[in-house]
Amino acid sequence: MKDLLPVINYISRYVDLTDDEKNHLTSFLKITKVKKRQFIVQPGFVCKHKSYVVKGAFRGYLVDNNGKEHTLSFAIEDWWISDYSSLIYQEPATLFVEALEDSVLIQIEYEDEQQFLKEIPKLEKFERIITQRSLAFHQKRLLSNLTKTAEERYDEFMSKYSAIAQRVPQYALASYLGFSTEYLSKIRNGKTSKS
Amino acid sequence: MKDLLPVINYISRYVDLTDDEKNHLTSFLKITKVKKRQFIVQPGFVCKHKSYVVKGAFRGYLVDNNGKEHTLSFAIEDWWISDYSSLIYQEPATLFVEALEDSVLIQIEYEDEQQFLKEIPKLEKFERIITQRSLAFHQKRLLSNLTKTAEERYDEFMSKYSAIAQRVPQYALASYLGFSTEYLSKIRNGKTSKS
DNA sequence: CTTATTTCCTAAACCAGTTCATTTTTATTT
DNA sequence: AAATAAAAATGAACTGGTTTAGGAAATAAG
Repeated sequence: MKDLLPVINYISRYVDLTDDEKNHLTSFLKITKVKKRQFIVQPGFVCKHKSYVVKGAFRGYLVDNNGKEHTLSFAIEDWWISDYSSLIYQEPATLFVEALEDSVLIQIEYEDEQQFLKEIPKLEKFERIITQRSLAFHQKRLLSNLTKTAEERYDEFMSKYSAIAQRVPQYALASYLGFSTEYLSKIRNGKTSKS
Repeated sequence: MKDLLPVINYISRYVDLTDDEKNHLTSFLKITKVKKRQFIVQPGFVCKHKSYVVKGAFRGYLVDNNGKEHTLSFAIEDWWISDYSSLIYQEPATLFVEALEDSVLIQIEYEDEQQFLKEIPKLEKFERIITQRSLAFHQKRLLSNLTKTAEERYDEFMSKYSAIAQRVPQYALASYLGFSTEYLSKIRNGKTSKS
């Protein structure tokens, strides 16, 4: 299936797969199309797959006791998204994962992945490496939240991920960076800068 | 070496190792003793090992441009610590990792680990699993910082990690939870509670 | 056991970012 | 194209947490 190639190519950046391995792996992948505003993960339901974004944009977020939304992650083309905690422990999710645009995904089911990790040990290495990188990323983000002001975090995000910033609603960006939409508005319109 | 058994036992919680594998692995482990206030990682130097705490307590922290300290992680007995980002990318560290007490460590060198990951593929699975769990932990912490007040984060930490709270200085705990020591003092002495 | 250093506490002034309330703009639907 | 809903802007009042500055305890060192 040509449509499933992007995931094979993604994995091939980290480990070398034989043609047989590629074919075997491909048999487990599924293409899914979702419409804007549709959820692929919802609180209370166990997250059954990880999703690679072929086309579109997604947002993973938590709704707190006061009804406020807090964005944990975004994903656009060539990124993965899921409720990671729900997926690895196979526990009910706490996050919503919602399509911000009409999108196309390639999905891997949890059980299938457990199976081919046994069959193709090379994929353990792939999993280890991308998980390590994701962990390093999250540690940096934690430190960034601890050390930087709202405006500094905004500037940092804009310089690193302007492609994402341009595609997601402003309230989603604010809730990712950890402040209110009103404050983001102020930052954007220069009410806080010193010249 | 009997002293190195704790790490073998730790790994054996996640994967089954043969006696040969255990022996081979043991040959790469090194015991290190460090005194209180000693650093095992410093900014500017590439982090060359991950450390398992046999005895003692550690703290990993960043010093920002204003000289303020921000704690990323603690480690007591049966935990691991390092500058993870520096370790996996073999880049200069940004963190200090400092002993809070006289301590004993079992260390694994970066190159040695790369080698035995090739020799014993089972260890890839071990690495994957603990990295996944650490990632899930950091995601939860990130969400906790986004959704909860200082006092709620304090209460949460005390109920989950009172063993750590009792052993680390208060300024270290405050800087982990993301607020000032003065505010921690207020929380502890009930100046903020509603009755 | 005495001195120095590090850690912890207290309180008032302050500020980065929130909340609330309303308006304007931009998308989406009919 | 009009109607409706969703997203962004604006400003004034407010608050959770910081800063500054000091003193009191506790630890470590001579």
